[in-house]
Amino acid sequence: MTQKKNDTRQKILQAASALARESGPGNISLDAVAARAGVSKGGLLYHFASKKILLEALVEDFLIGVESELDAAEDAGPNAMLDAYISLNMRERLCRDPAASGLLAALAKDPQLLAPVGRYERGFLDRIRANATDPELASIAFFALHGLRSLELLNCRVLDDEETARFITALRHRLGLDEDVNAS
Amino acid sequence: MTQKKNDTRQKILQAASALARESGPGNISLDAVAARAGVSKGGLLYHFASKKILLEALVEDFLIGVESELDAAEDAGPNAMLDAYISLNMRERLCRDPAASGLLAALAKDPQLLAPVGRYERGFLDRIRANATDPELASIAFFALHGLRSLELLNCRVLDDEETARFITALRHRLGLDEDVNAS
DNA sequence: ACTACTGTACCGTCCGGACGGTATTGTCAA
DNA sequence: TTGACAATACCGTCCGGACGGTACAGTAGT
Repeated sequence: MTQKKNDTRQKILQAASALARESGPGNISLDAVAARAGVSKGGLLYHFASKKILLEALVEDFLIGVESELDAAEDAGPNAMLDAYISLNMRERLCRDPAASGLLAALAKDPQLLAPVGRYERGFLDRIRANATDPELASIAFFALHGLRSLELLNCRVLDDEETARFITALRHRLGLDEDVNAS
Repeated sequence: MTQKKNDTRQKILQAASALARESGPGNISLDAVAARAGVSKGGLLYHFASKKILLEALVEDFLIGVESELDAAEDAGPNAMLDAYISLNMRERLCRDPAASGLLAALAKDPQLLAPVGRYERGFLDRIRANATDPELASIAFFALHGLRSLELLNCRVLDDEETARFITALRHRLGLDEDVNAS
């Protein structure tokens, strides 16, 4: 059944990124991922024919997630893209084990696997800028969010949850995103 | 002599971070690092008794570099810290192979190795804020710089050199760092 | 004589990946 | 409807290679 196959696939992907976060992006072995996902190594290899393919899927999954989020905010008024991007980042932050840790796993193995990320991120930034009332400030916010996340990915909690919330509020305030009630 | 020993040590550290950047943070083997640094494997292990110790040194080296830079800007007037932090980031960006890629190598192996980074970065942020005329905006800039660098580390060139320069100029402008001639 | 290495040989472990097997679930002709 | 077959969704094992680390003998500079 296609549904079951897809479920297992997602379980594996999630297991991989969880492991990447916990034991280090360079330490995810197929055995460990299989065990974590509750499938055998053979089963894992059935879904992803090689480790490289698994890592590529991890990257693709992340990118598609962001893109679909931005798509949903298309034509929803000025700054809607940026707004969506911010709340996406916040949601990812809430659930420990952000999807982005899969990116690090891919990077650890082979930097080339991240080639699509550059293109996509550039596209995200362009879309956010095009939709922003103050593109320059929007860029700053875009990079600030990345910075916040990168420190998160490095496992160093520079800001705690409350400070982060305050920071985001302040950022949104400067962006003029306070009044607009864009349903998230 | 301590001088020569120190030179070799630095050569090894630099080789390790260069390799981390080129072949992926998870792929630096002791053999490869030794070859790149132009020393034998025995020589490498003479300086760093284990891979873990090498990675710890990589992290420490990075942190000390940043800290000494901030120290130099202490008591150099308002916003001097932030200014120093910005130009440090820019310089690191110019030389390909930023020291920060050593952090990724450490992370790939064991997230725990980055424990000191969290403490230090928090300290950096606090010092920058304490010295800034607009602490809130300084925080935003701090994270934006991290975001810029993280995308750089991920090997995705979201902004090219010129765009980055423009971005930094704009950021400095908003921070009111235009007029002050703080010697870098 | 000591420091700072080089070079070689080697060991144990871990990991990616190939492979052979298997149970379950459709699919379709007679 | 049933028997024949095949595709799907796995499991368990095994192997070759890479890697971290050890040991040790030698050596050039100071």
